[in-house]
Amino acid sequence: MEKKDIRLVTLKKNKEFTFVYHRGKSCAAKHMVLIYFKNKYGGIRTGFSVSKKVGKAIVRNKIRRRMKECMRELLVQMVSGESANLIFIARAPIVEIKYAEMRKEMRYLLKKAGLFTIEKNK
RNA sequence: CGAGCGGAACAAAUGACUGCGCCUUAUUAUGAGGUGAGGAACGUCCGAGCACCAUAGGGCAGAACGCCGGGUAACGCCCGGUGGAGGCGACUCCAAGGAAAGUGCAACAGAAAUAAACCGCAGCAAGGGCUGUAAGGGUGGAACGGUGAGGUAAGAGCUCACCGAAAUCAUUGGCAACUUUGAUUUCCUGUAAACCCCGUUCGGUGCAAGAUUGAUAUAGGAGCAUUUAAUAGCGGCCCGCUAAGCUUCGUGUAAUCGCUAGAGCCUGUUGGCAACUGCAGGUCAAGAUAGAUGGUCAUAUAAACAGAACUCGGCGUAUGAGCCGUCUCGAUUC
RNA sequence: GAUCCGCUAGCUCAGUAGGUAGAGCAUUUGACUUUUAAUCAAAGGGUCCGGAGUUCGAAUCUCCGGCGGGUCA
Repeated sequence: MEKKDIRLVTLKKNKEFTFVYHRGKSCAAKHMVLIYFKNKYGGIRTGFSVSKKVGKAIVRNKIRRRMKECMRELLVQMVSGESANLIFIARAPIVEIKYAEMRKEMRYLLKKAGLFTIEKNK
């Protein structure tokens, strides 16, 4: 089947983050911001950033886990050929919203960035 | 029934699908099985283990602690007592050595704040004044203890009686702090959570400690020295010890170990008022490294505070619903 | 992980051996001016981050918290 390479690969090094921050393009929504940098190889790699403004340790942890889960679900439906580095940055009001809304918004952001197409999935 | 006081314990569970870390196993990129945050993981306020620096040395400085006895690996923690403070009470709280080693401070008020004399009282002089006095007045948180009598020129622990306080000695009880009673002496402001004195304790740095392996570089700038100086270990200072090149800026900084079985937890029991402890039996797979527990449901309903990063013992703080007691006070009824 | 500092009027800050809490700006009122600004004069405004303790008395000393910020690796 095509369900082969859908493991979530995360950005780890501080260098990688700063690189994307400097070179990448951004698009924003109410509850989060996406910064993306398209490259030739390496597949889709994602980083998540939740600052201290959002909440205490346990709150930040929960939000990051939810965002990871969202990405995992969306990764299946995405264009397979593309490869890019993404960073999702959580904003303060993200604490209020539910999981479904979060996924909706994430899909909107990816579509905006041109990494997500519904036609392909159909 | 109302208002309190004290105490202990819990911190959702199970199942399904789907994901993540680690371990085991089969087989070679996946499958199967197991397992996976807290009572505070938090704050980082103390005490240790462990590691390295001289297996930690001498002195000064500095810091912490401070009733007594016990517990503990240790503690600034805990338990039991003593004394004091608060509460009708159950009970709670207390950094609780020394003010008679010395220094400082005590605003305003008041004559005067640690030393005395403003008004007053008495004697002498008699216009101011000099001497004695600490009864009375007023101020203040505090004015050489309080009341009464004697005494005196007027007064005063000057003397006596009673009361109060402190110290010393003896004595009752207690391991002790302390306490009971008696005698003697004294009556002295408070503050040490002001400096300080006395006693006790403390070497420094912290798992990013440190060890091993490998790679890269031994590029470059600056400083000091080559023989008793400087620098570093040693980050308060001096002595002392060690090192033959060292320090600093800059660049670069991977993997493995350390890394989880420990002063562990539970049950019974010995000793003890208790903290705790001896013995016996049982039991214990979180170990990540941008950092693992999420998502969707079901069980009527899931809710508080909150997320491990070397590990323990305390303390402090946050917080949900309920429970217990020969407990206390008040009201009512029998 | 370790360590240090701050919190005082609406804002920015003073306030040391503990004794009535102050300055500048801002605000309000009045004067000057045709009016405003500037200037001058006056006034109001403080649980001294919170709670305990020591003391006759605490912004100040001690302890325990809260919030904010810095430094080192």
